Amino acid sequence: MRDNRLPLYRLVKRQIADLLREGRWKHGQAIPSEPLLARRFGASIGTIRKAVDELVAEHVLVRQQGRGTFVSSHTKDYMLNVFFQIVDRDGRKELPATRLQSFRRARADARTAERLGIARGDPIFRIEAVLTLEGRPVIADSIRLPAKLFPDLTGQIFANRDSTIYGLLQSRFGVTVLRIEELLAAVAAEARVAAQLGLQTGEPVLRIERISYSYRDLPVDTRVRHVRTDRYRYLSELGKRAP
Amino acid sequence: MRDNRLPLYRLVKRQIADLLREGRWKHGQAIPSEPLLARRFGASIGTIRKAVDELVAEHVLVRQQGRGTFVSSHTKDYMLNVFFQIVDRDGRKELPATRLQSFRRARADARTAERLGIARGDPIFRIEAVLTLEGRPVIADSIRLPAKLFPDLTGQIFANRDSTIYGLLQSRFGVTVLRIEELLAAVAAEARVAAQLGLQTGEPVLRIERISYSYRDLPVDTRVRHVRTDRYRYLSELGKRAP
DNA sequence: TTCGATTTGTTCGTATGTATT
DNA sequence: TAATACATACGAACAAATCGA
Repeated sequence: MRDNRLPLYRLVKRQIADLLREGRWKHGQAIPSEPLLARRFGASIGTIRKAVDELVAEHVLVRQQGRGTFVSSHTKDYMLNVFFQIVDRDGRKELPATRLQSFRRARADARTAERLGIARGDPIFRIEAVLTLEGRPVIADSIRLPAKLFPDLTGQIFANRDSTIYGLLQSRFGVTVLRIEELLAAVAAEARVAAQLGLQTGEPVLRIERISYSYRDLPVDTRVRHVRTDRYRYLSELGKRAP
Repeated sequence: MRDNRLPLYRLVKRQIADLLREGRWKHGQAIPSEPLLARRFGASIGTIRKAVDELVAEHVLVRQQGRGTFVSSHTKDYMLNVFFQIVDRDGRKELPATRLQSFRRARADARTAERLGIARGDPIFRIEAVLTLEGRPVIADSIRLPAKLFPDLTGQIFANRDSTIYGLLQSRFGVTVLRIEELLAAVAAEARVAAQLGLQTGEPVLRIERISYSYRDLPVDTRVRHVRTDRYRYLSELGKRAP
């Protein structure tokens, strides 16, 4: 009798995650109620709840008592709280404004290909942008997206979005970023970055190499980000805050 | 009728956390079994499990099927996985070796006092140390501990410990670090730090300001850490990895 | 405004499986 | 092997929030 070494609630969880990845349930929408899910998956409500609990802990779903359970949306608030770690010296967060510098198609070099899990030479988008906080340039981004995931993305669409980048990728292409890995280093600013950030060449800047992932560890974007940290800091929280 | 606006499982959770903070149950030890806790707190096993679930998610407790539920110990493995974020360029972690440079009593300046939640002039310990990875100096630490929490700590004890710093604070003084906040910036190395790390003055280094917290957000230590990031990186993981 | 239907949140209880000692 | 401990799964009842009639 189902001795697959995988508990039923994990099986249910995986099936829900698969439906989400396939786009059967879209972000912002409510998924079926717990009694309905219980019947659909042939499990008790308690088991459904345990599966959903884990997806909620991973920010994949959001519960609201009395309303339902919803597929997470990358609202600005969500981005600010989960994925944006640049704060002022007192630890306060503020949403940055984006200044798009260039948007063009290109082909993946070996390094980018490896990070995005694609083949060298596969088409990508290369985006350069400067983010400002309180009017000052603080962050210089060099972003690479695998073109395959984002058909007919254009600079127009990118520039005219009214949400964050990840919000755009989710609402227009159904790709949801769930997890990010960043490697940080202190480096001397190269001429181009220095110019973008209004620094002298050689001044220390924080260089961040990011890879973002969607369901099943699918890479979504990789970027190299340079941050001037004279007025701002990178906030890292380790361990877990008690709810 | 207990209509306190606080669910029973939260109440149980808080009571367990209080017992831990008071040192009634010590690290490494097993807490009572779930049926015993259920009787002690007058709740069902399911409710106990929900309370313990949250404490496990916060790394306060660790469950082991067939054995029991234990108070977390700051083993080296635990430290490496949860609180140590310096990795090589491929993302691999290694435990550093410590070279103690100085250990002395001092009084808190305004900045330190604020961070540690004590009064200016209160006694503290000031510790300087260099951490090496693969024999090379990589991290220069300047640590401040509130003396009140750690009576009769000496340089001898500190130097002769056979665990990590947080392991020592836990095993000898019963103080458990649960959560850390770090603010990162890229700065030019000052002469002293440069000498410690074998760099030229002015080379870019990663400066990390840390505050660590125990139960109920009690500050445990604050430190300023400088890291040379030519061979190593700071790893930051945002969002949650699926179990 | 009120009421009822719907949905998630909390709590209880029981039975069985699996790992450890 | 037997006892103990946590893990999984089921079911039931009521509370609290939401929403539309």
